[in-house]
Amino acid sequence: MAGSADDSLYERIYAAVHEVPRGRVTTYGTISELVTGRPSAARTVGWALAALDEARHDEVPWWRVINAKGRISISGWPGAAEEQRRRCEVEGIRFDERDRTDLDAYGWFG
DNA sequence: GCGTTGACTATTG
DNA sequence: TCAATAGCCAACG
Repeated sequence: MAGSADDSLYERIYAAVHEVPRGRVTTYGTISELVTGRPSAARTVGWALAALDEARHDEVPWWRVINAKGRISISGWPGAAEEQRRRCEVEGIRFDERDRTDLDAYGWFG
């Protein structure tokens, strides 16, 4: 139903991220394409996740969203990158010596 | 309505 | 592989 706040770009992004299964990771471009229909709006996805509230941080699996290089690229909250890596490891995601994940193995595509 | 900023991506060297 | 540059989209003042 149109007119609801759930139709906001924010909610759409949060819903798309919530669709990512546990133990899997996705890229900003994938979420962008699922929400806006354009992989070029990946920056908008990162901006939306940066606007996540404390409550959303515990509800939306933002830690499963990484860049296309399979690497964490966070600059919103100090220590977020470290926390994201820790949460991913808890779900079974392994990071190499370069803090990179294998999108070919953990990558998720809608 | 314009310019700036940002948790991006692809290309080039 | 890393660094720098260009392109892209949405929100903010």
